[in-house]
Amino acid sequence: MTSTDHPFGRTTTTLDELHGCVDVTDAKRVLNSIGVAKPDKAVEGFLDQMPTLLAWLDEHGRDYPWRRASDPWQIYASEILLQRTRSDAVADIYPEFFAQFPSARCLLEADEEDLRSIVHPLGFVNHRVRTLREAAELCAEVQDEVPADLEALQQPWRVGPYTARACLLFAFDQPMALVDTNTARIVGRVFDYPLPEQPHKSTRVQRLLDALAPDNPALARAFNLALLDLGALVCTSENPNCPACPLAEGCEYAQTGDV
DNA sequence: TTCCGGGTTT
DNA sequence: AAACCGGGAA
Repeated sequence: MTSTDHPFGRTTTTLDELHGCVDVTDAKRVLNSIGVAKPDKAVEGFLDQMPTLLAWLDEHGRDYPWRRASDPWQIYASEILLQRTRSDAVADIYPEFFAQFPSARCLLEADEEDLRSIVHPLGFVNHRVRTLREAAELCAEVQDEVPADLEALQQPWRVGPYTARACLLFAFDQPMALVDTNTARIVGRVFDYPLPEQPHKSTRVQRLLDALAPDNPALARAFNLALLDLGALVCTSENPNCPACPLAEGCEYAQTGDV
């Protein structure tokens, strides 16, 4: 639980420590296989910037309530709410949602219309209600426990790789990388990596980020949150604010001005 | 692999 | 009106 005492995990580290918990070799291999120029220099440069990235999180990271949650069900449910939706919209309904449905059992016993109306502002209402209720049934069958295992989570719980991994990372302190449009866009720009149409389904992007994510629970938490927030606040899809970016020094996009 | 789902924000 | 967003289904 120590890594969740601070919502951002651990935001201080050293280059030495990072070299011991980042799979530099595999990251270079992935970049090499896709034809990125100077993969060695690119990965070392990224590693050099990682302490700065984590320090940036400490100063600018967003303090959302789900980042302070420790209950696995609440973390799982939050991730369902966050799928394809802006975080601020989730923050708006978060207090009411968990006042009404603090546990899987409460959600099951609640009136479905209440659930629908609370989730309504987020969109994807049918999908979210179905997912939450079916997962809540599974959860209630086993004393409100959420499985701490990727395979056990994905198909049965009606979530994909992103949400399953987010549960393991944020609820069970298992170090791993999250691939969404934000994290993919960042590595795409930093490494001048030509992203596929649906980056979140690319095994190569997943492998690259997995290699780069520190193999340490508190650092992995900070690493992922830093990329998520950087993608939302600085490295935005439109008009990125490169001068304010902690990764700019080692970033192809920031250096060349465009991709 | 492609297609679609659904609100809100811009 | 168009952009924004993961995952299941076609």
